[in-house]
Amino acid sequence: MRPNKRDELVRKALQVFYKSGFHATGMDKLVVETGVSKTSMYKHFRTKEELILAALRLRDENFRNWFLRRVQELADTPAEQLLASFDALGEWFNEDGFRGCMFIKAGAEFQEKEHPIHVQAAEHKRALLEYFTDLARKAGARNPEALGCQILLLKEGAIVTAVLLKSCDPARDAKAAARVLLDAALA
Amino acid sequence: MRPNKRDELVRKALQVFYKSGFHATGMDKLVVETGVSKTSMYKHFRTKEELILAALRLRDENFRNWFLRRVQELADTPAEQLLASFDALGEWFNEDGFRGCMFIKAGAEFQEKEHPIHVQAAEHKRALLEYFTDLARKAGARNPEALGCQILLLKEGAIVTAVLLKSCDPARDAKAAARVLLDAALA
DNA sequence: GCAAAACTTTACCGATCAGTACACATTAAC
DNA sequence: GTTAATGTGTACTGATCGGTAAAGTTTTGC
Repeated sequence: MRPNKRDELVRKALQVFYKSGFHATGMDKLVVETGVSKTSMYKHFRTKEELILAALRLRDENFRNWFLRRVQELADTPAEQLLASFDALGEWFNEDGFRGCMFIKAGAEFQEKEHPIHVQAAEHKRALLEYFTDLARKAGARNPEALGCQILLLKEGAIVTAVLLKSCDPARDAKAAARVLLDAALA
Repeated sequence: MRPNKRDELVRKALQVFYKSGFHATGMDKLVVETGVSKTSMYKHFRTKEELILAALRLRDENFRNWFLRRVQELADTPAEQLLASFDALGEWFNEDGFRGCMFIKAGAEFQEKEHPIHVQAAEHKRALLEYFTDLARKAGARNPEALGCQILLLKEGAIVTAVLLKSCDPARDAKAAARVLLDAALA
């Protein structure tokens, strides 16, 4: 039960869940995709739910690492970073394999508020809310909690719209909106 | 094969799909819930997909009817109606059975862009985008397409956030953001 | 080298999946 | 009243669901 083997399984499962959904992806399919036997899979993860939770943890780590780093590369000051967030999102939307936000989808497929998967999806969003609120505070916004939440609303809305309406450019419109909100919060 | 019987089946299926999801809801469960036999169910709907599409059509009709009417009740001028949209959303979020947006969930479970269910979910969002754009135009916004899209982003973001983060009040923050954006678009 | 632990495969479990064959019941036409 | 069309319930199909028992193979510690 080498730990790197487990990581490899989680990585592959993440890909398949992201592309095909949670309920629609059976353990048999994952077994075929990973090339491992079913028994081995269940040695590493006691249930499918445990595997999904592990995949979500990895996704949270990957996405936040990428996003925060990318935003830092794109801008220096907190105010500029708030706006640059939407440039980073725009890059993500244009990636080949873009299929929306894994945590929105997880929350949609596991809707009971107490469900561990739903809870973990909520934690991801809460972490991003804190990130935005922190930037808003450092930028000197009058009400950083409100501005942080509004930036989050724009981000989530942009993701959903990027998935469902290919015709418009949500990252651009969201960035323009964020600029207006930011200016108003600093004035 | 009375047509009203079919409507009743769609209505019930809509409830179950909304509460439990699409893949997670089997036809057997729907048969039990509706009290009709499986054969009858498949006389009305040739496949599960056809039933889902019918449920989504009903949901689109119900939601748009309710939303547009409620907004009209809450405000008179187009500008005020844009803002009142978020009061209507807030009422929806506080309803007992609130489980998020059925079309976001449908788009999340059926991700292939050409899939009929995905297409139908996208059409719902497009209709709402047109509604907001229309209001923005009537309100005299400088760039009604951009403002309409931004209002839509706030709405979708508010829905997602209402599902995943119970602690904050997305309808309030979204309305405040919409007011700032509206003022900026009219100035 | 030897034994225990770790890991694997094969074959299977009962439950449920979407969908159907077929016989039985009901209605309507005349 | 008979016939034909329509609707219904029972019982089933093969496939797949999440998960497991048991036996074989490889690795590890000493």
